[in-house]
Amino acid sequence: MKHTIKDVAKRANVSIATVSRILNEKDGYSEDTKEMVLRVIEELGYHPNAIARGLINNKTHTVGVLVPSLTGTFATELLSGIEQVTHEVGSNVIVCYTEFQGVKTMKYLQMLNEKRVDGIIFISAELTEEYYSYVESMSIPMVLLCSESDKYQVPYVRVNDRAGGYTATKYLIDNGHRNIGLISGSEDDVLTSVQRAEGYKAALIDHNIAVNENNMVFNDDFLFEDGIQGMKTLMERAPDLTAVFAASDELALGAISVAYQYNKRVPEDISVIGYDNLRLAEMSHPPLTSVSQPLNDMGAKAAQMLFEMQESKMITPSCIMPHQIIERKSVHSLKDFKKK
Amino acid sequence: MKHTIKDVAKRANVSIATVSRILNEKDGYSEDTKEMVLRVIEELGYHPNAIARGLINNKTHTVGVLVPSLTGTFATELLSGIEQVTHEVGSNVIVCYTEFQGVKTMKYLQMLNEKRVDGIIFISAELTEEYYSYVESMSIPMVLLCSESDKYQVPYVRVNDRAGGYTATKYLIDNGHRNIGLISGSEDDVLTSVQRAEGYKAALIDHNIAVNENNMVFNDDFLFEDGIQGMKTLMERAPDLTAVFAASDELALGAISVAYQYNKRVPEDISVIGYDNLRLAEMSHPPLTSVSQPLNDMGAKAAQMLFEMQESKMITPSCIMPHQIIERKSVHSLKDFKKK
DNA sequence: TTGACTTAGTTAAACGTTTACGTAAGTAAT
DNA sequence: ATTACTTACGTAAACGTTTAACTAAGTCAA
Repeated sequence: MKHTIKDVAKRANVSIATVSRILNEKDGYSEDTKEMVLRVIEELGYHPNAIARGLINNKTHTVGVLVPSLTGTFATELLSGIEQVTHEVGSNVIVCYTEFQGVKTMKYLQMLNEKRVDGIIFISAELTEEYYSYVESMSIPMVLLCSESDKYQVPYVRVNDRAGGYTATKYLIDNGHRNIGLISGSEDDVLTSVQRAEGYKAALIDHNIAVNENNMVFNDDFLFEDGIQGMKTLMERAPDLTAVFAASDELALGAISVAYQYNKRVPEDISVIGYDNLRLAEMSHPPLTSVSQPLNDMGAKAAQMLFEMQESKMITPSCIMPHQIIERKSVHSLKDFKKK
Repeated sequence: MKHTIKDVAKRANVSIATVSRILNEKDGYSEDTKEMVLRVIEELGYHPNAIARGLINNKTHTVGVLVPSLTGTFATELLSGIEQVTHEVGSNVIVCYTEFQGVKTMKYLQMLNEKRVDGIIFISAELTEEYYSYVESMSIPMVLLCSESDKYQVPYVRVNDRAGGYTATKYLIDNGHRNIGLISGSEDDVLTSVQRAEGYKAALIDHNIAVNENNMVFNDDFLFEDGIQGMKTLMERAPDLTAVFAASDELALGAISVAYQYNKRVPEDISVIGYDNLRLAEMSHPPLTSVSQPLNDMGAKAAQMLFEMQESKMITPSCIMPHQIIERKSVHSLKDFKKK
């Protein structure tokens, strides 16, 4: 039931070379034979074997994406952006859930190597020496998504998290808040969590507000549970906060839920701004004001860069995507009219 | 920099056949040569070319997963279940976001065909004649996930949505509610939306509550926006409801948000139960009581079945996964003590 | 009429594996 | 000493393509 190029050739009374050329739109055949061959292909329902093609062309039209365990929407949006442009150029994506584990990551890299993927996208993970040199030895392009590396010359696409943190905090300040808390992810996560915190501090300083360590809390991760923990300690340590910048939407929702527990109304008693603008931001109560990362576009961009590098064999410049505040109902203005 | 089996053979002073046999753990070589070859492999950093292997073995260790555009968490959980067991058996998954489009789906099927994947998982989509016969002609196993087909003998894994709807509704009844609304997805979605509604009706009838069409609303989809729409019309048509069964968590959150708009407290004035038990259920305010589908397990099961079928060449029995109510805070009991 | 080009093909090697088959050396039994 | 088996390999075909190199026929100009 499965036909090969030979079957087509035999049935059309030509050589397999001719069939191949027709398939690949090279020249060396008449209109007539082309039509004939095409008809036979149609009749047989023949589809070329991508494996055989891959073997000889050294190109598999497949890219690998390494995804650590991210919260649902986040990963899906990035992935669907990647998948979309990958599909447009006629390739496919192999997903690998690394769960932040180094061993798993290396195992996946090996599989991707054996499968001879044309490129690799690393999502949101630190590029270790081990990973880098392995991919380097595969000599295929890679790009980092929601991450970056200063050690290695690997192009990345992300938003400027420091700037994002700054914008979020400034937004709160512009709304009249001066007593602003911070809930962020891990203090070890220099790439993201710490960056956002830096932006927070910078905004305070630029507006002559003292940075108070008591108002800042770091957690294990960016998750809801962390938000709960974080907000609890914040409520103890700094009960007179009027606003908090949560470095992820999940953190923000966690914070809001403990605010309720402490009988504080959001946003009347305490304002909360999130980060990521995931789908759940609009579904929360109150709807969450959040710093939006264009995740879908970022995924798409990363894929584009990958294919660009395949073409050009050169390193594509990195890309900082714009962020944006999506105003909803979780921030209360302490002024009659906003500044600016 | 990229070595082949020939390089290994040459360097170890054996034939490629021997290397191959060692790699595949067949016999026909001495302990000594094995050690030698293994050492050379290590030295060269050789990894077998899966493409070449695929060509001759007619097995690619790759499965395709067709995902319609599902809300983030839903898709991610299924996918990660699938990916996990796929990885365990040494295969990879190619994801295809079909966005519910027939043309795109067919295009993907062709790509998967050309890439000679070993199996296909269809998520949550109706299996049309076209899809079915195409995959049939590829003669590889397929399984349906969160879906089923009565036309074709294709194994599936899903929960019994009718039963799920029944359980949810019964839960409300057991909590003393008799005036219960329904917000579901599309009326055309016979596989899921309608099933849950049927379960709802059955539970009412079994408890001697009249089914009232006014208390039921169908929407375009299972999304937040649909929940808002649905709840609005429900509030108009049936203002004296004390509880509503929303056929998805997003619908439930939409419903809750309009409840707030109408100044109804949840759950004191109106109880809401959701379906899916996505991550956002625990993060909502109030935390959402929901019918849980073991999505991760379902994905894993589907993948297991796929590999089982590859082995056995037979059709594996379908699998109905258990559902379960996860009690949180969005349902209020109207009785002093619960029945049962 | 010849030579130079062009057109429309064919043949066969190559891609990197696996594996059926062949074989030479060693061992065991008679 | 011969036969029969076993062990430890090597040889070469095969998987389904692409493509470089070749060829035969036709066209055109001088």
